[in-house]
Amino acid sequence: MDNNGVALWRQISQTLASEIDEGVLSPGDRLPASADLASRFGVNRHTVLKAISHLQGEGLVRTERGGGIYVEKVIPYRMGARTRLEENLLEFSLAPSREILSVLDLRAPKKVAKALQIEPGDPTVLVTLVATADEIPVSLNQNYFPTARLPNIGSAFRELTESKEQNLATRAVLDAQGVTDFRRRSVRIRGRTPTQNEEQRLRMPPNEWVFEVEVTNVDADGIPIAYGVTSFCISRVEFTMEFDGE
Amino acid sequence: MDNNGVALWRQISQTLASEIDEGVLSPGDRLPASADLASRFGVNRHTVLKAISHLQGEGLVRTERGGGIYVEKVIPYRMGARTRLEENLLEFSLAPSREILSVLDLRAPKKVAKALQIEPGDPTVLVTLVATADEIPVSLNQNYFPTARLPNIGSAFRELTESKEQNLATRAVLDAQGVTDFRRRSVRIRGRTPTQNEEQRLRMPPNEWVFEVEVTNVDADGIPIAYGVTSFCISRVEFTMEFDGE
DNA sequence: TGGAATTTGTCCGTATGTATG
DNA sequence: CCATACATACGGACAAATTCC
Repeated sequence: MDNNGVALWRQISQTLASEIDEGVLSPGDRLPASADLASRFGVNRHTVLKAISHLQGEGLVRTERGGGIYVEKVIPYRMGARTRLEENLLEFSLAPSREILSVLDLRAPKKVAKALQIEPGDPTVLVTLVATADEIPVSLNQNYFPTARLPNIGSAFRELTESKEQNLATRAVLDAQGVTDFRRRSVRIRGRTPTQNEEQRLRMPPNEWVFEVEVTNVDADGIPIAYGVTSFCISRVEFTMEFDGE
Repeated sequence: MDNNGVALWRQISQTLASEIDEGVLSPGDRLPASADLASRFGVNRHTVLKAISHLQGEGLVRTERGGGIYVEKVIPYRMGARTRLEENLLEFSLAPSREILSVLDLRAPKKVAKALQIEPGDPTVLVTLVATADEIPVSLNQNYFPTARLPNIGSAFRELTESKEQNLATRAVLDAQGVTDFRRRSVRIRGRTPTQNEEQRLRMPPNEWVFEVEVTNVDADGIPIAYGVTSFCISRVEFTMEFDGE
């Protein structure tokens, strides 16, 4: 069964992991079919599948039903007051795109009202969208905007829904609404299991978790203009922060 | 079976979640036994278990086999250049403690050498410890120190291993080594499945994930003095960042 | 110290409602 | 209308771990 106390599937897993680490296999590359890997290592296909499943747990590869096994692109998401998702993706030379799923007029729930510094029940616009990089869904975003502060935000997003040009959406829409500058005030990151909706929208395996990132954006005067909760498929992204000065 | 298209277990789950949210049930509280909850809601115990299992997925409760069901304490971990884990825990009025598992002399692997700005193979000291809050393990920490920069760091930690006083360990040890001030230079957060070792050390359910946080600490002159990888049980902690000024 | 009681986790099975083709 | 699959809900029994006396 095992050569030296290490199970076969683990040896295979380590071999593939080091090949990814050394660059023999690059992000986005497609691995040989599991049957071919089995013959390469001289083991049963089930043993290869176990190794692959382990690599998937480590976030190194992603399997697509009927499609193949791919080396994961882990997107480094720089956290700062002014970083935007699209800019992060572009810098990593990925093709970003967004699809607006819905634009709803909604009365603010307690949590949203507190973040936006308005009264519970005040009118808000809830925009739900999916962000994608190189055809792979990365995040599911729910953003609340206060209607009183941004009266035309709803129709602006609804117009955008019709057109094909949905890139750099949030920034452009806010710009058109007269908000030329905005930044993050606070960020909260936690982990949880995905909802059924998230599993479908993000096309993620059922046992994988999500990063839930809660962000409040404020304009140049420090007045809240957006409160959003974004779910990231946990294996497709990592967060980085740099602390230059004090 | 269902009242209005919403499953019974989901209704129960939402009821309990709102009771936690409203403070009827406080962090650390023990819930009634599943059998009692079943009779309260007038359902089978299995239905309650499904609701509880869902709440556990959301990180709201934690179950202990034979022990009971407890409302989770999610520790808000403030991310900044100078925040320390112990200070976060104390501020949240938890009793922090650490247990040093091992102190090893090790030649620096490539990744560690790069972070510490030394040559691969240079001597380092690897300190492995578990941080605990209110008896619940929170994180498993692996910290590399460059021996050349901190010649006595190994023996300092080894002495500490014998004694019972292991609180505020890292700061005190570095202070004794002449490093009076240090701060974080960079942080990287990702998610992955736990290793077997982590499952045991952190006493976490097998299907739960971990936050892997990679931190490089530098002294007042910007010279790296520690490179560490910490695994947090994902449901027991959340990360927050505040961006005050620019 | 030790054993009984308590409590969660999991297995067996049965029945029903829902969605799909 | 039927066949199939799946989620929901219930009931009983026991294992495993903790608490209590």
